[in-house]
Amino acid sequence: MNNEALKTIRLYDTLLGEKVPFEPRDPGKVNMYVCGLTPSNYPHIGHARTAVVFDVIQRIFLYFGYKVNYCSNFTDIDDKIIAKANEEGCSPKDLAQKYIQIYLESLETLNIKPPGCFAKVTDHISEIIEMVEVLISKGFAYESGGDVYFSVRSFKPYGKLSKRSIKELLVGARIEPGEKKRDPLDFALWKAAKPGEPSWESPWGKGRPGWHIECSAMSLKYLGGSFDIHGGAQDLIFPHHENEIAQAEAYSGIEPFSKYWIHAGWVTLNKEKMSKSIGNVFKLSEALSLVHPNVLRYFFISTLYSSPLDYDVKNLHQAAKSLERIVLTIKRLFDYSSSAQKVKTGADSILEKWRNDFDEALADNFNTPQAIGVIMHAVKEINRWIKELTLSKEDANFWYHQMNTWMEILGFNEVENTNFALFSEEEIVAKLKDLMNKHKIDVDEQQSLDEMIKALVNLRKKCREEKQFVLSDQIRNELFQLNIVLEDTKEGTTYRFSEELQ
RNA sequence: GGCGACAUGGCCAAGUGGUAAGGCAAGGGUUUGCAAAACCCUCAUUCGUCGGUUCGAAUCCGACUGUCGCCUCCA
Repeated sequence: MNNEALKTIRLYDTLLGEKVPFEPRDPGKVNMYVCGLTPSNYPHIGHARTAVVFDVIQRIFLYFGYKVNYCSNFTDIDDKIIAKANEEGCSPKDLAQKYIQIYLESLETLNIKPPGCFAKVTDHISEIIEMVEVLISKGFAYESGGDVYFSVRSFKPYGKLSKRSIKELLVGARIEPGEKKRDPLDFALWKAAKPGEPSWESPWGKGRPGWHIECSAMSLKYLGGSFDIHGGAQDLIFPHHENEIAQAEAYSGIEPFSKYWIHAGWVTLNKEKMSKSIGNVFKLSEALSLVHPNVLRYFFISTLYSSPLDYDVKNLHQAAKSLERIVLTIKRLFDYSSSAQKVKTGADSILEKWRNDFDEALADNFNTPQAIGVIMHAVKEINRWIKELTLSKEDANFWYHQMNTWMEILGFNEVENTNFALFSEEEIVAKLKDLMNKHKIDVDEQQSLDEMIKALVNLRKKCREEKQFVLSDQIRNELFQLNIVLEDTKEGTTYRFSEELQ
């Protein structure tokens, strides 16, 4: 895409509750802030989904020719961090740093283009203090015994994002012991330091920022007033984003704080939301021990970003099989070398249509499942062309690159190298050694995995040549038990790891 | 209790007024020594239930049922 004719993207805005055309504040440029996390534990699969969702959204904007200024954050000081640090016997700073590092590594594993800016709360204390001072001076906030609270009732539009009224919020609201609020709905902008807690000097004495204020302060600092997109997972709508709007609009007097609000659906486990209080969290590392990152990404984006997604091993497996179909077709295109026949497919006009369908899908509220549908459609046609030998070498090469391009737009990393093995390499090697011993093949400790498999494939080949099909089929079946699938072609036997459920 | 979201074939999942994409699974066929992969065919007269609006609804309205969520920390 070129910059002259930027694709119009329609997106679902949580605040309006409807799909609207995206019109950036600055032409051709997207200013996007996505709430990151509190680095106090290992990332779970829900964190991963949100990160992948906004990664894809960023990639779609880039694909359509927009410049993207993407900012995210770490809330690296708060009650949970302090509590966890005491638990682990380290400083809150070290604790946050440790989990930030782990999270950043996860992003890399998942092939997520990191946000251009990753703001940390502890680096923005002065901005936060300045914001709180202004809120007090404008009458939206008040100091109370070293704490500072935002007066929710002073901000009339409160509740506009989460669609609730102050009246209904009052039901069930209460003041926790130790809080010095005037009104149960008020929330802390600044918290006075308790003994032993990390703290910063402020006009109200030593203390630290409350939750919510940091995202308003940092997004305004890096993206300015009325930036384009504020995102996060759905559980942040209330109170986090509601409070952000209140603070930011009260502070700056600029409305809207953010032009569009995008929220990612959460990951459920047995249809129930993963939640710290329930304790049913599924770590990202556990999912990645089961499947390749590309499979996890496929699993995430085969559902619309805003829908709930139920994590289930069976569903992961389905994702793997679907992705494998695409990968095998791409590999087939690469290997394809027929005599240079003329194109009989009318591929040009079809390309035009498919590209258009793909683009329209992504432009319509980032509809990745539909875009995948377009790719699947291409997969089917391409396989038929290959079968019917109606593709020239050049065409095969062309489609090979087109398929790869599409997959890259969706953020897959070297999709051809996606590993569908279900066992670790050590496990497979150990089991292959057993097999080789069983079939009286010499095991060389220096042998690679590939060489070991080929040794068994060669034995099977010999059996087949001698028409000993019982034995040759047995070897094939034994390899199949290790998720190694053999395919006999005219050029010989190939193998691949496939996620076949036994 | 208050508020809200969702309910599409065995499973996953698009589609938000014009007559049900796609994937996984399954069955039949081509191919194969047999497989695998691939291709062809089959697989929801129907979109939780009951009403209503409309020439026309999975899509709009109402009621009901079910599931989940928010009102407490959460991506």
